[in-house]
Amino acid sequence: MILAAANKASFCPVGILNQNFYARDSRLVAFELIGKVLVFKRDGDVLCGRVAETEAYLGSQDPASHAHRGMTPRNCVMFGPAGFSYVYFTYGFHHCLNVVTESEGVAGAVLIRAVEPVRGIELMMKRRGCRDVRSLTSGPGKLTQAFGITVAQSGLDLTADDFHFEEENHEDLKRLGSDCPRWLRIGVSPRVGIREGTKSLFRFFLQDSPFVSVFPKHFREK
DNA sequence: TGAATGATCACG
DNA sequence: GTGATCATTCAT
Repeated sequence: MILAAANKASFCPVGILNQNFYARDSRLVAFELIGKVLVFKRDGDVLCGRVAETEAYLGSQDPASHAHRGMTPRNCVMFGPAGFSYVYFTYGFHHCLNVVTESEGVAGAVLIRAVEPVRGIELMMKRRGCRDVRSLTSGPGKLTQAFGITVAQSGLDLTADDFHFEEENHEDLKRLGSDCPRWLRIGVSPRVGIREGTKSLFRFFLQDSPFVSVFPKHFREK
């Protein structure tokens, strides 16, 4: 299933995405986050990546969600107000970055699974111990390692100047040598890395992008 | 395909 | 407290 979406702003006119953007259905937020730019500033370093892959997670009705069995100490941020970060540690190795969605009291989040490195690539390479740009941030654990994001960044306001998502600026991207399509081709597929809830098409990704994590074989085109 | 590695949560 | 289970990554 392939959908096309206008690259121009449809909800937030310009700049940093605000709480109203996130306080909606997780699937809609996950879809619209594709193509937006993740910005994380710390210690004078500015890291940017264009979102290439997301997954939506719901509440009690979603067996794959951390919030499936109600509120716990770990997932309580998912029940809070939208537009805050939810970072968790998993498999003893990796951190995963989420954005809280839905209205306050309703659990929901969008997992950021992959971005296209846009700015701060040298620092990302240093942290990842890897020179291949395509491997820097093409996975939820990879991108948090490249950006230096850990559970210390959980529960933060994602409308802040130093940690947010924003509309992509075509002129900035062009100056940095990144591709700037007028239209985004967005693919939809089941979520990956989960045991249940695999029938739901809650994964969204930039079609034809070399910066996505994986491409489910049964959904591969051609 | 499996190993690495540690937090979390449902048990009782 | 205990043990199964991970919204993963990398090397084999």
